[in-house]
Amino acid sequence: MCQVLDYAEPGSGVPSGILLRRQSVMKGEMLFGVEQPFKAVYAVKSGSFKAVIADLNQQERVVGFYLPGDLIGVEGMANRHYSYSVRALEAGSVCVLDIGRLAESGRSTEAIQRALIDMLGREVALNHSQTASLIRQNADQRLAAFILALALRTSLRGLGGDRLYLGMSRSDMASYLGLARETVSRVLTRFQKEGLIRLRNQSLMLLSWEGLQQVAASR
Amino acid sequence: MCQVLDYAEPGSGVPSGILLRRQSVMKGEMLFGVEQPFKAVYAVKSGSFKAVIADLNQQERVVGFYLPGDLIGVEGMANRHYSYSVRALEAGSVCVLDIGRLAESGRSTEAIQRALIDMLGREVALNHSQTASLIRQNADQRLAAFILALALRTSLRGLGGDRLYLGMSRSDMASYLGLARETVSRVLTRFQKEGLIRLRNQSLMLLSWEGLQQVAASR
DNA sequence: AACTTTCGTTGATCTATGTCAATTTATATG
DNA sequence: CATATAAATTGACATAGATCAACGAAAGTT
Repeated sequence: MCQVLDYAEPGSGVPSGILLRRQSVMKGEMLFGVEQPFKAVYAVKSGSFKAVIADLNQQERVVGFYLPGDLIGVEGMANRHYSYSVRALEAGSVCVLDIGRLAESGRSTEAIQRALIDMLGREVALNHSQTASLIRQNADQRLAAFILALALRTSLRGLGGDRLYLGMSRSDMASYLGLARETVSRVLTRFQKEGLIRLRNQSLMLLSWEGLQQVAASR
Repeated sequence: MCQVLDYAEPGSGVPSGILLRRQSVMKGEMLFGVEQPFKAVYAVKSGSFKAVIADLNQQERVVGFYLPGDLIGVEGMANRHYSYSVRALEAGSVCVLDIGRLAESGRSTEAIQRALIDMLGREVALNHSQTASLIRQNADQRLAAFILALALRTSLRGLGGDRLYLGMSRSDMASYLGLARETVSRVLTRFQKEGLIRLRNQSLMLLSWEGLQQVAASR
């Protein structure tokens, strides 16, 4: 999850026969719910989204974030239903790739399948390394790595990588990183005091890419 | 990872053109190394295996275990290279599905691709839930869930699910669960005192399936 | 069998981070 | 704009689990 994925513009590489349509979403709107039957894959055009699941105690747990350029719901295609819910963090828009029926009928083309395999494979590989790192890293490392990953993703999209907008709340970050929201708050303010970042509300400015990398690597 | 997967016996569903061969492995032997080019998928016939990656500090980190019936290396197919190393925990044997060249040439059949997509999709979905749970659970919950998962997997394979053999060391478990090996030791001995399990060396006997489930759910 | 090395257990500390609580700041609503 | 609600910050405190250390038990090696 949370992976940088290129997606096809209408006409560029996506096999014909797939319904492509634009859709606007409001803040807080749900793209799809967990266990819902798979209908479509979504390419984020603008805004940001979070993927959540409910844990054993019905607590909402954030399992990923999506930024412009990311594909949402890919793994639903394999399972026939989505394995988490996705909610918009702010107003935005997505491009709906309506390939549900195609996949169900088994008539998907080679090209789609190959693309799917690639995407899923990358996600599996990424997940392994993420799980492995999250579980053993302390709060500083997790947050530094998180910020760097966000910055990298937005910079890959062309937007200046130094200034980035966190659509998500501290609670969402905390949930995703497996920390208490108070801890997230404390670490971020400390990072600011140490001159690593500048933070006001939802806008984060990267002051020391290198410093953050050092923190992420060892502390 | 660590997932229960059915795999094809020669002739049953696996498209022709795939090389199938049996291979024995010694304890500690490496099936393949991380970054090595993808050559084959392995179906575990007997024995057990661990998947490891090296973290930033060159520390070995266990990211999964494989039991008889599991498929190893699937996600390597998508990436052209394996994303972790796999090592045998004990003597055993695997069935080698030599589909590397097929995948490279792009001539893979629909059937293989569909199977791959299914497997990868399940792995992605599983990984999300595992990551989410591991990160927020305490040592007791992690170990109870781990034991239950192991028992479930072995029982699905027909072997009596109550007695199970842990091929891996406490350190391997600890690494996989994100704990110190001392903590694993302490929790396991406590579980034993509480009558949940009986443990001697590598053999574990499940005394209270229900009790473990309670621990896994909340404590 | 004697030796060496690895693995597991147990105890004593220490520390990172969770929890509880109070306050401030932001966001939404009438 | 005023008020209500939610989010973020900050402090004080509690605790799960890491770390350090010592010892005992397996298991591999000569």
